[in-house]
Amino acid sequence: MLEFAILGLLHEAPMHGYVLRKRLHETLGMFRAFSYGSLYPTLRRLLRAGWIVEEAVDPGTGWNRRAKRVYKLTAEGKERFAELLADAGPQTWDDEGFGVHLTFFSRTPADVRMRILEGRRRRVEERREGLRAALARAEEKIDRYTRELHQLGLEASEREVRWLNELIAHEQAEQNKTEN
Amino acid sequence: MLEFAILGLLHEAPMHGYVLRKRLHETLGMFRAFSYGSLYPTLRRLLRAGWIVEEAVDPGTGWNRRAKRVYKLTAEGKERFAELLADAGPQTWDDEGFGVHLTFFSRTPADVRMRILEGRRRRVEERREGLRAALARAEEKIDRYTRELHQLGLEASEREVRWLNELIAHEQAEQNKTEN
DNA sequence: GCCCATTATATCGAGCCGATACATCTGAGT
DNA sequence: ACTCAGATGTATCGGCTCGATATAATGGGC
Repeated sequence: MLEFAILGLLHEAPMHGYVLRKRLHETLGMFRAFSYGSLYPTLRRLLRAGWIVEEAVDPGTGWNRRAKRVYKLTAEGKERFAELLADAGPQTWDDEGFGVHLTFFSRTPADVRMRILEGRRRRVEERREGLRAALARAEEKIDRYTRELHQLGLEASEREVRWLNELIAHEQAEQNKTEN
Repeated sequence: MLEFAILGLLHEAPMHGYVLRKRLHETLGMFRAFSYGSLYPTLRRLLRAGWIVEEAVDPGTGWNRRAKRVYKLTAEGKERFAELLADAGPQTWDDEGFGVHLTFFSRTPADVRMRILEGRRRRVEERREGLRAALARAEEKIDRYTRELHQLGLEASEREVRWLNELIAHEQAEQNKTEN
């Protein structure tokens, strides 16, 4: 997930790890934290894989100074990102994965967009049904707070399904337009 | 989080790890997965700490058979759970922590309940304001999908704040009743 | 010239997940 | 009685991520 986000953000411009993390928080902060404790190890992993390279390392002036690294996307990194964009696996329809993927949705192929939206809809419908069943089953004996929480969750699920239906309808309309 | 949930569930009855995991999915499955990969290591941790003990290990009949373990809460484990119940730290107002804590809300002291609900409200209000700002700032240039996602998130936040306000008002009413 | 917020890199321990492997037990259909 | 699938049950592995923490240089305001 972090790999995906880093590769996506580096399309804009080469960046310091620090700046990357700030951008990460601006664009994805609503779903994910992405601390330094995951960022720097992931950057090293991407370096090893050849998806990114260090550009213009600034050695600085101090005798024991730490390097300031600027990370830049490689051609292979762009390919890798395209690969990840085209993936519509189960991890793209859970809460975090879906949020992150949607951030790069205008860059993902139309058919993949469709599969992700439909997968997400199935997922949210499952949760909705689970919550409905929980609320129906033993309406009396369940804890007041749990019932309230389930009620909130149920309404949120119902709203999201409607929201997804609208997006899907819009996608289909777009697709028909380009076909004609 | 998992430690908290295990200790809470074991109040009902001693259980196999397997059953524990099923109960975990039934009651908390909406927020958390809690796989075996975290369950068994956590159980060993709780054993080491003395919060739980193995009860009635069934050696079975086979020559190379694996033990079936039944885990039981100790007095220290109950104390530990009470301690965790009384905690209203920041981890109790993020998405996962709040959901889990709410499951045991009828067992948590009224003042702690209040602090958690208020903390959660602050947290959701922050998110709401963040999303409002994101939607206001550069209404034109942001990606269509991102805008839709932010819109959904904003509405969900607004609803949750209202939901929290009602719960908080209810808590206050209860508190006044017991005072008189 | 000083101080402090920001910029910047990095590691550590710990929790959790998904996949996988292995073994046993139960019951439904035949 | 037989068999075989599905439920019960324990366990580990590699990998990702978090939060806390340490360390320094930079830049701007006073």
